[in-house]
Amino acid sequence: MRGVARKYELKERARRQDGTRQRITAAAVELHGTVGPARTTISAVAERAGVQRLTVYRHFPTEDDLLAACSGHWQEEHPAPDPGTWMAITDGEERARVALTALYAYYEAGEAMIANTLRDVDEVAPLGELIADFARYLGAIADGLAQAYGARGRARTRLRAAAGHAVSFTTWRSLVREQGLGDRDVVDLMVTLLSVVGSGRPRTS
Amino acid sequence: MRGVARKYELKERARRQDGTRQRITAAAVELHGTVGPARTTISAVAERAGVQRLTVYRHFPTEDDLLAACSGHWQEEHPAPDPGTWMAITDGEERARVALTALYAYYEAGEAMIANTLRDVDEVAPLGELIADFARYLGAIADGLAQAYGARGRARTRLRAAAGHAVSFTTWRSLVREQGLGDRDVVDLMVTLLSVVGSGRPRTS
DNA sequence: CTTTGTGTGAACAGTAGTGTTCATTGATCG
DNA sequence: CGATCAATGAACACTACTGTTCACACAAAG
Repeated sequence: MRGVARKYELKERARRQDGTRQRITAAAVELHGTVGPARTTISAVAERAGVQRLTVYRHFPTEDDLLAACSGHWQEEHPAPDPGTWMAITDGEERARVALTALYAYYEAGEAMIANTLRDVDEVAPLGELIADFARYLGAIADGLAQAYGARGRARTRLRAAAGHAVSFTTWRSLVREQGLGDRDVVDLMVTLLSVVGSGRPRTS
Repeated sequence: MRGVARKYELKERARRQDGTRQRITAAAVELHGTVGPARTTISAVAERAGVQRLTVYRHFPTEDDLLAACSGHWQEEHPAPDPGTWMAITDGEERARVALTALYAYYEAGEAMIANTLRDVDEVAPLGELIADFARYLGAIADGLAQAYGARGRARTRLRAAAGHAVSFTTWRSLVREQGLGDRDVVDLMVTLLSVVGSGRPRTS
């Protein structure tokens, strides 16, 4: 009962804690990927993780903390493609083909999570930052694609817009899920679009 | 107190009822267009319409009834373009230009409502039917556009997919809101895409 | 002028989730 | 072995919305 504190360090214990934390994070990621971040309640996360609600609050005081952990967890197992892979390619068409193929494979693997996150972005405020990061990443890729075609002036603007469209998740999703194309077909279609716009011979009114 | 019923017809009274009904419908439409159908509560509708909650339930026993009224109300003041306008045009490129211009103007006018409805479709079950109708309408338009180019075989399949993509709301939204294009630019870009795919000279791998 | 009954306002019970407080447990560290 | 303290489980108060019941007012119809 003396106030004289013993030294006390967590060693083995820390592992269990981490284990619980992992289970909670995994449960949250799973729910985000199925019902979406907006409809993911703390209660549901706790239940799925097999812990009490308070336990979730202890590990993640605010919902932002949980979201950050989820984001990290998910991104670790779903790494986005590295632009370095294709930026070494100088031919525009080939660069676009490689980039889009890699990007679309990433979209396919992470489709549910990306779709839910985009859907709930203005319902769950902190998602905005994640989306903004993602948008910057895509923007850089689009810049890289447009650059390889070397257009100038208005043609460059159009090309950049087409490239932005080609790398967009919604574009991929629309073509695959609504139009029934395969990833390969989508790549062909988008490469076609870029090449035509990039060659400076688009139809104008 | 006798059970012998007098005849009783609503005449002047009916008007007031209709007025209230209209106010409720208008309030619901407004909320659907701002926060979206999923987050639109009966309480909020009642408050905005300046009536009691029960009044809403009286006029619209189930949420489906309210949704149906909203749908009708909105579609009356936002008529979708009539395909007849462009189906008389035989030239594929011109037909596409006219159709897409009309469609994109419709999208611009109804953007908030369409976006919210699409977003909430799997959160509010009865929206599915509306979306399905809309999808059929767009499908018919895409058929009409693809047809004018007269492609065959695989080229036809690709062309139909490109047409489907061109008429999609998400495509328009992505290009205008994310890529910063104007409606005119989007029409140009999509007409370009259709023409290239329709000419049977797309890049393939 | 009286009757009618629709539509209204208010209140109630029920569901689902949030965020916090409190005492207990039990493995770990000394 | 025994003390420690992080983590747990249970309970509480609160908010927001739903859907239903009740009595009443009041304009229209007869």
